[in-house]
Amino acid sequence: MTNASVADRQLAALVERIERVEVDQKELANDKKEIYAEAKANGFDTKTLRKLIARRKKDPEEAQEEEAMLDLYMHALGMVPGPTDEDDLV
Amino acid sequence: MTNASVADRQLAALVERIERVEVDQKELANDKKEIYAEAKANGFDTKTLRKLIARRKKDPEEAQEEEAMLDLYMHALGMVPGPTDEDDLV
Amino acid sequence: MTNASVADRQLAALVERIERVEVDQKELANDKKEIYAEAKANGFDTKTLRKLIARRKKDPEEAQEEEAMLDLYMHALGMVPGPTDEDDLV
Amino acid sequence: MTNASVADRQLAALVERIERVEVDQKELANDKKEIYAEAKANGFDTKTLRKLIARRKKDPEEAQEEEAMLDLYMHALGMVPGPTDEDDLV
DNA sequence: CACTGGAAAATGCCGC
DNA sequence: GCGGCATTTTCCAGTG
Repeated sequence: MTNASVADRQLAALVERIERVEVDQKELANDKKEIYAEAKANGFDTKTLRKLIARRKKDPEEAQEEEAMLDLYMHALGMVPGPTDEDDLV
Repeated sequence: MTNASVADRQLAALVERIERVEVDQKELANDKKEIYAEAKANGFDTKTLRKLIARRKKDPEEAQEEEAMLDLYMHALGMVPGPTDEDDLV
Repeated sequence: MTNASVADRQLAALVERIERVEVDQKELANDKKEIYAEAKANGFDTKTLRKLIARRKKDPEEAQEEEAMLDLYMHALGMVPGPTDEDDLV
Repeated sequence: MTNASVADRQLAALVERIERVEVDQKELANDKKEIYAEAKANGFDTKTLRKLIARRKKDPEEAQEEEAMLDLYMHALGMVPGPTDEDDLV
């Protein structure tokens, strides 16, 4: 029974710690929402802003690879993506 | 009471119809998932594939506007997106 | 080039299939919308109706969840419920 | 150009604030992950633990939802619950 | 016509 | 390493 009690206390502590973190997470989520609201109030387009943030997060070389692959697929379907130079044969 | 009964029947019918549609929706969602799985099994990159599908859906002119605005924001932060001509001062 | 062409055709076929499914999905979404519109026209409160549908969906889920919860706790205690294996009777 | 510059600074500030929040969010996510790892190291089943947390979160929600449901139905029946209007007693 | 809320999709994580 | 699941994010319709 002492054993069980120890586990019980451990469990309770873990649950409490997790829930505390989740409270903080919710607060940060709210903060973020407010900043976006403020941005919008100042005339910025939040959708574009989100894209911008996302792009900044990406490793540039990785981003380029993604672009390249998308171009590849688009070519396969005959969609001209624009400045994808066909003369640069590999 | 007859009135209520009529409404009850109507309600039941509506619920049933909606739920039937939702069943079909779930089936289609599964179908789609399977196609993507098949694509992956054939060596395609599903993430790129999703992007491709999304791009095909977009109105080209609208897509360009989005790009332009993103470029604008990137310039504001000093991120050089590439061929965005700085000499074109407003 | 024949190789590439094969992949290209595969890709085109996949894209087409996916987009076909998405068309169907949109149709179903419209169907659903119409049913709700009809409900509203008949004096039902759609918000309530949506809640009702959600509730009906959740109730079976909850029963299932209780089961899952039980299984989980049994697992946690080292009691394998598994496929109710009658052969394992010690 | 001064105008543009002002907007640029605003944008930069917004981006910075958002990214700062996102850093914090990532830290909290890591904290949470570590707590779960610690739980597992102490012999707890993390899947069960997650379920438990979810359940604790849901239970209060359900009570609230019942209230909301009741309000909705009352609205649907034309009974305004509003600010508990005592004057409406038939 | 902007905003809130809910549905749908995408991403990331965990376990096998 | 992959599939499945949970979470998060994105999108869109309904509403005031």
